[in-house]
Amino acid sequence: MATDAHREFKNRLYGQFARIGKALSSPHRLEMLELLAQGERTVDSLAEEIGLSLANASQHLQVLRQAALVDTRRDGLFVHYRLADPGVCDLYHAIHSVAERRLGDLERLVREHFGDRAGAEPVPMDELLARARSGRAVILDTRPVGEYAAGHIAGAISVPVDDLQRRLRELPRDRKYVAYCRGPYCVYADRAVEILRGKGRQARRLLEGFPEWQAAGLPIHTGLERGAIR
Amino acid sequence: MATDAHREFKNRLYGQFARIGKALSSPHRLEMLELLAQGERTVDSLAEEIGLSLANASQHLQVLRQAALVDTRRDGLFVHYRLADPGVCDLYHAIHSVAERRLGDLERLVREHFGDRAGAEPVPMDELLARARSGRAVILDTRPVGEYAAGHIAGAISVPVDDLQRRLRELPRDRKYVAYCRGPYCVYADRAVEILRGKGRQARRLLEGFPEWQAAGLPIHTGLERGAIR
DNA sequence: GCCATGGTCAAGTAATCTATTGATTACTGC
DNA sequence: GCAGTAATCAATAGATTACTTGACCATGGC
Repeated sequence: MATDAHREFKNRLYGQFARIGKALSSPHRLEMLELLAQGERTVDSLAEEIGLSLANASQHLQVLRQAALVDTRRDGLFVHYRLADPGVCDLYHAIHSVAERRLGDLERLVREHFGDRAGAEPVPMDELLARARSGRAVILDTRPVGEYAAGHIAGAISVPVDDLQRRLRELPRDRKYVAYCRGPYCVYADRAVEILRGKGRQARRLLEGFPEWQAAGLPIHTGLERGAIR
Repeated sequence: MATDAHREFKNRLYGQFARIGKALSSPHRLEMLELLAQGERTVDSLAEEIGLSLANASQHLQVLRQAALVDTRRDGLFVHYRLADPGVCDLYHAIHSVAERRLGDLERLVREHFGDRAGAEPVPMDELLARARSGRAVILDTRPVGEYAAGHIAGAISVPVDDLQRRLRELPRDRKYVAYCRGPYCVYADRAVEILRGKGRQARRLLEGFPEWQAAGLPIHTGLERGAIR
């Protein structure tokens, strides 16, 4: 019967799409994707940062791999995982955007945790680009240095938030600072702004994070040396 | 401990995003979203088309509603479900696009079912827009008439694929036809093209479907009368 | 009021998913 | 080859999810 064959096809078709949906259905896996959006990482480092056992992290990563969202590369003892496709970032942002607009619980949660963030006047990406080009702002990458090395906003300097306190002398008082981190829900940049303001600097955070900057096609650099912005 | 509070926040945060992922993790729910992208529908009509029991369909719809992907409206005896936000379409397309690029199984499945579709030279959206504006093509909406009424490509006429055979006399031989349907994986337009070509008409299908046209911001109309394209 | 219809709720079972544990594989350096 | 580390595999118990059934609620027509 033709209709049965057709049903069967649809079941398989939507089954394929559901593979991707299933991969996105676990909080831990979503957190992994966000970390991988900063650059490739080993199983061990993901497990530790998220607070999972090694075996558990490995299994989650394999779910992601079977959904073709991530890829691997072996280097000696280490297996490095990375996002398989820029489209995975789009997917991630599509979820963010629906969640932000439609989930009241999310808004409430963020408000409770961050307080009224609008008071700190976050800088949107296009404004930062303009300010950086004209040399009117120093851009601080507050993520761990490994993530900076894997890719950062062109012209940014690496000041992991944990090092900020003791590296303050490198940051003159007469400049304006914009700190960024992993994304809008990451606290590193907020903490950095707090510290900087406490020490008399003018500082604001980037509204978004590195993955959004990259996805927007704005200038980035890789490696540890500071790349100039253009 | 601050780190514990922070972990707790992250768990809740990603838990919120995972609500959306969970909603996308079932083939049946994805099929529902695709149908809802054509326009609002009742529980019963969704259940019947997908082949689910009424109770089961209702429960799936509630998962979608709790993830804030759909909304409802009651009209007398009927409860109409609709997509809650255009962002849901984006989300859907993001899944499609990753799946198309990365899932070999999907490609294989589609190839087996549709054969080599490239031979039928599907028309991309921008080309159809140009051809329609200059009057060089008749656009046929091959979906059920209810979906046409809920929204269709401006200038298209409604010819549900099941009615096509007996309405052929309405379609003069000296025109060129472009048929479209629910999306790239829907067979209605393919069937229509087959029938039309079998009866000596020049016909091609639109590569995408109505939701993609709408998401692209191209001109649409609602209602049963034929709206002119501009 | 009663009935018919569309839809939801509640309970139960089968299937699936998650996280843990301990064993095993893959590779490096000696 | 052996020891040590990174990661995966295999087996399991506990939690979640999917679907069915039958009861229940909401609305409109009589």
